[in-house]
Amino acid sequence: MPAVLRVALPVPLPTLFDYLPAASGRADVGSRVLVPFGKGKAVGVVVETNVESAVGHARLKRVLKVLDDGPLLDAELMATLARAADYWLGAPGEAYANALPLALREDRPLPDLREEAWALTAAGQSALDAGSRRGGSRALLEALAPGPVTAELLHELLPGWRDAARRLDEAGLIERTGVAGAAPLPTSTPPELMPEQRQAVDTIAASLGQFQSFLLDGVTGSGKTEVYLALIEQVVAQGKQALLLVPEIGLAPQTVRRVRDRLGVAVEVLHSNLAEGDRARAWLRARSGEAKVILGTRSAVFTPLPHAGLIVVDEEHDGAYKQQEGFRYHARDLALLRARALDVPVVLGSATPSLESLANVQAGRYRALHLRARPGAIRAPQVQIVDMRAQRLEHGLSPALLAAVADTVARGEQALVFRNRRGYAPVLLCHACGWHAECPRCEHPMTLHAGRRQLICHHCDYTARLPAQCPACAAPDLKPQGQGTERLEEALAAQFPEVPVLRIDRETTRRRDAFEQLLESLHEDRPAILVGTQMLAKGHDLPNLTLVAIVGVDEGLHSVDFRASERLSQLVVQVAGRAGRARKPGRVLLQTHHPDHPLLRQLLAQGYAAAAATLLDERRSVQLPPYGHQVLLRAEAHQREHVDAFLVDAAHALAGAPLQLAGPMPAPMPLRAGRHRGQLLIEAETRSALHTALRPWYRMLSTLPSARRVRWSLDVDPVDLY
DNA sequence: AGCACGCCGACT
DNA sequence: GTCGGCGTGCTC
Repeated sequence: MPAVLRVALPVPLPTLFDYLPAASGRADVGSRVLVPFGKGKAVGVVVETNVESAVGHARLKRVLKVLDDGPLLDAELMATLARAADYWLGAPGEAYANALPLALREDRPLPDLREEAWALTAAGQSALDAGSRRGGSRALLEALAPGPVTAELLHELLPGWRDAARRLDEAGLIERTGVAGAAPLPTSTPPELMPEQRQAVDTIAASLGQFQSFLLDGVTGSGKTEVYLALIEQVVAQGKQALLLVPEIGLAPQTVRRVRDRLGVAVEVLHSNLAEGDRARAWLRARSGEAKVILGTRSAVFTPLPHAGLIVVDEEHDGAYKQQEGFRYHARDLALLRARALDVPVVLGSATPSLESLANVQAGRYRALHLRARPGAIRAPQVQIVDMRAQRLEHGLSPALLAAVADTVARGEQALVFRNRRGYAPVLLCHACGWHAECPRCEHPMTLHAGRRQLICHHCDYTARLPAQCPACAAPDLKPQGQGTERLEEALAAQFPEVPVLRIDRETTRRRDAFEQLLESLHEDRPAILVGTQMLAKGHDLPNLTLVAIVGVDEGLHSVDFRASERLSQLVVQVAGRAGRARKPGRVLLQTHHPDHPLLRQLLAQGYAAAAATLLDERRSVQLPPYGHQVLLRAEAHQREHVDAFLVDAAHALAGAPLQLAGPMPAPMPLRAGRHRGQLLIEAETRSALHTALRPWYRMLSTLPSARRVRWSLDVDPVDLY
């Protein structure tokens, strides 16, 4: 009986595929193989050798080619990926595919990692000795005499050397080689650490070489980054690697500069905007151990770390760590899995830790470290509530708020008005007959975008032209209701004609580096008013910003989403943290119709930690994550009936399992590009019940007759991994 | 996910 | 007459 190979292929099916071994070349676990698949070919990863196949040998096809001599994915990554696919109930093939950069999922040799350089051949050496060449060629031969020289250096030494290089290369006198890139020299020195920072560094450093999770809880500007850098410095000094995850690319450039300047080691940056070739090279340099520090977003959690020393997840509460399509993993939790497999400490940092992490601290699974002191000794700004009930509002802005903005710009400082709604107005209403613009696909109210003269459904992206009159009664009396960032921008520009008003949301920052440029212009010491969505909440330094006005958080107080209160609290604290970061004191206003709401009261009076503790208690009492356990079964298809049929089938199939459907089944909703999505919320009282029930059920789902017509996935809410 | 097959509408 | 729309089924 031939030894069969089990291969993971990048397909969203809960199946692995069996193949007969290649005619030549032995494949190990973790090696890539090229296999026939369907009518074409595919690159897969060997997950098992010598397996007993359930498929008849007559039907088994043969591996076409073994692409790697040894494993490309090491044993740790293979094991962690298998665990992750199992934990998040993902298609195993997709999990392995996620780990490999796209450029490495092709039938091509691995890219050369070395820097381009040129060297003399034996023939070249004799030609140099004989002095047989003249001019540029001779100069190039002489330049290469001491040893290989990089192309970069040749550009400086001999401008126009390429012509000579081409001639000498053709004559066989020189050859292209590569040299390892040289590490840059550190250009900045570490600052003196504050006592709390010092203590955090020492505590974590004492765990180097073993697995331990830490929650580094520090307010904005308390110097978390310095703690990371000090730790990474120690790790690198031991010859080990550090992985630093950040929620988004926007934050990476300033961090990467800081890390490079400080450490003077090879730092690789990985994010989704990177060209595939660059991404593959960075990944491979991490695999070779050449890269000492790997800094990246969500997907960088799959980087191989043969000499791992430390993993850091910055802003661990950030939702960007959750992958929303394909293999639905959570990078923060995957980082924990990897740290455990690699036997290294993992540090989760945040000013507003997720309730999951706080629960893990309470359970004794994470050690909490606190940073309170703000270096530079500027006190965190106090948040003041502006009661907007019975106030005369100017486009949704209260007199108190406008007065504060006026004061700020009069002092030559900058103000930020934060509103979590894009567009001009969330509703367009006919004042004559009560008609309002509704999306024909989802029956959601459509948002008015005045600049584009369009109505856009923020739910499914359906767009329509802005009607000049009411489509129902033909009255020319259409009134925008409510305020989006676009309308606030207009209102503020009208109120403060002499001050530049900048709007920052998805619409104005579409263009690459438009965001960077906008922020750059704000570094100048001039008055300005910013209007923006949560893009502005993330850790950008705005030294001249002294007033933050938060408008319209009221929706978040009454949302049905059980995470809404948590996110609202984090948002308020993070946005407030933008005020008064440098030498000037900051002021924060929160405008609301519910000044007595208990969450707001507690958040403002006692701070995030107290509010989070209350929210956590509430979740515990009603068994919501991180205490109860939930899975969302999502189905998507072009036809609404297909989504319905699948969900009904799934609900029937579920009837025998030790799980409950939570609540009635909502009707499938239209989605962008004319697709419909429906979902089923499944709950269990314990995690083990959920998982033991779901694993076999997951395979069964794919066998349902209706499963073929929809794209479905299970969204496992990150709970705990113990 | 890709990809092929297959069955009905509007064009050279 | 065929090009091509997407609905359906399959991949060791």
